[in-house]
Amino acid sequence: MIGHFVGMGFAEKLVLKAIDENGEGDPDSILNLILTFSTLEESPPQQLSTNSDPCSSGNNENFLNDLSDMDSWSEDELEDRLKGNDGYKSEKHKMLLSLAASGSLSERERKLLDLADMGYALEDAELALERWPEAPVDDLIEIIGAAQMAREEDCYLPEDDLKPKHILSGGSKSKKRKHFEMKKNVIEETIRLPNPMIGFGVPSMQPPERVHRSLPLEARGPPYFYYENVALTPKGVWDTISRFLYDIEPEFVDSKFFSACARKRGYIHNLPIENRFPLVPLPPFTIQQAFPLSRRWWPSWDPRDKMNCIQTAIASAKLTERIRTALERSGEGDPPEAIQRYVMEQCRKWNLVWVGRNKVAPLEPDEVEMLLGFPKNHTRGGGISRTDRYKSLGNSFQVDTVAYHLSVLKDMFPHGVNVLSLFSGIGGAEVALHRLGIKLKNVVSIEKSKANRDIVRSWWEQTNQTGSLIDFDDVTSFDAARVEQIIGTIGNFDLVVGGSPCNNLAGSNRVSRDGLEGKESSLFYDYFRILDLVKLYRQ
DNA sequence: CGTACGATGATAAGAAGT
DNA sequence: ACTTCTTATCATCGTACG
Repeated sequence: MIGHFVGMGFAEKLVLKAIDENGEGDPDSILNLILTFSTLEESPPQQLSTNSDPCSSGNNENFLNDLSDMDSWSEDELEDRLKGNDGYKSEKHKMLLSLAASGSLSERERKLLDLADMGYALEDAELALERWPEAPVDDLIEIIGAAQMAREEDCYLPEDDLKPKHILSGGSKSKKRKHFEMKKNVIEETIRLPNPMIGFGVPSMQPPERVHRSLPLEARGPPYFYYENVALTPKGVWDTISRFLYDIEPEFVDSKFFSACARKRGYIHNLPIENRFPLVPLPPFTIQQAFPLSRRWWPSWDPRDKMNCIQTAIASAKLTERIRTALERSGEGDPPEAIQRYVMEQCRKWNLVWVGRNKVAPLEPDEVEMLLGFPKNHTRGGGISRTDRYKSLGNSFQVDTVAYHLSVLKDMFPHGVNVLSLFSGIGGAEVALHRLGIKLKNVVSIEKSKANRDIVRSWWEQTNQTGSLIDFDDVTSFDAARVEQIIGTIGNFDLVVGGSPCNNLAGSNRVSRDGLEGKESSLFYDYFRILDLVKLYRQ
């Protein structure tokens, strides 16, 4: 087992430590431990304070607990290691050094290296450079220093009831932690969502200021990868995800810029972002275009022109009935403002459309298919229940959005692609590639639900694919041997695509919104693990 | 299949302070 | 006029139980 993990590129010391702590039983938890340790090892001190906020509860705490549990490193030893001035250097730092040796360093990389040599965290340096690309190194040092001080103050402030009097005397009753910001020059301590949420650009709007990005060498394709999850997660989740996926900045996009329904999602990928093109035909862009028949019943006081995010459950009949009777009681003409507010609140919450006088209703499954960019009846029949159709659709990609991002592959792979699709669901990525006219050579699809696998299989056969579709049901048991065997059979993967479970991250979950360490959402680590294996066994 | 079940975080607007 | 703090509004790839 030691050989197995060392073969994956981990230091033997880390492997031994992880096995020691975990026991020899479960390879997956051992891997998780190793990953935790190696993440820590690669984190200079500044990065620790950037990403692991000791004030917040949640997954980041685990990293810190692990830190304090590490009895084999004395505190001094640990401090020395993390300080970065006794020979320890991060991978990225080493990479910059080797670039410098070969004389091929850009202006930006030169500054980064200078800062790294002085012991600053590369992440902080990059953040500062991001905002002030033109700033000389001296200024950057000031910026980073100021940001660190602000953060430390922020981080180590005790809870309100323990706060020193002079802070409480400000009259602040808020339980919220004070958010320190430098005047005007804000350095974000966590990933922030763009407003408008258009990522690196959408077809229907002016592109944002910055349209170029450079990826770290170890992140560059092939293989290309595309990862997706909900944008509005508990705090720190996207920081963790990004840290595992080569520190690539997530692209947050709302599908309301592609279709008639909103869908706020974050995407991390290493695809080029130039020369994207949208799917044709373009989908309906407003509620009115998508549901022309509803126009007749749409009251003037309902201002919506986009549906909200499509979820996995729909409104009850009781609710639509309550709305109907409330409206009928108020007679002809516009209802009182209080009724309007109630109806609008429910319509937004449950994504209702007008289907008759005073009548609202949830979307039909085929309407959801259309809004999400799937062919009509994609999920229909084959033994799937109506409820399960809603569930599968609610868990899927918005095809037009994903296709826009994947469109750059068309010119790069004129002869087609081999795709590894994790958490495939009803095949959003496959449908997107197919509709883009990108030939699918072989698709390896891993999906837990049999009903979903059947849907993809049936779509595959109906669309006259020439390649082969291979499916598996469990990501956790998709191990190195299997990756090696499949690559040996069908050749390298060109694209690894998938969105890991969101149910422990999503806002609508009342019961188990446990964050990235939740039962299902922690399967993200398997996405990372398998992506790593695909790179490792690349021929 | 129907019907219960809140919490978190982003954002904007307003209030209060400088 | 500008900053900082407070309050209100809104959206949200869901789960459990019968």
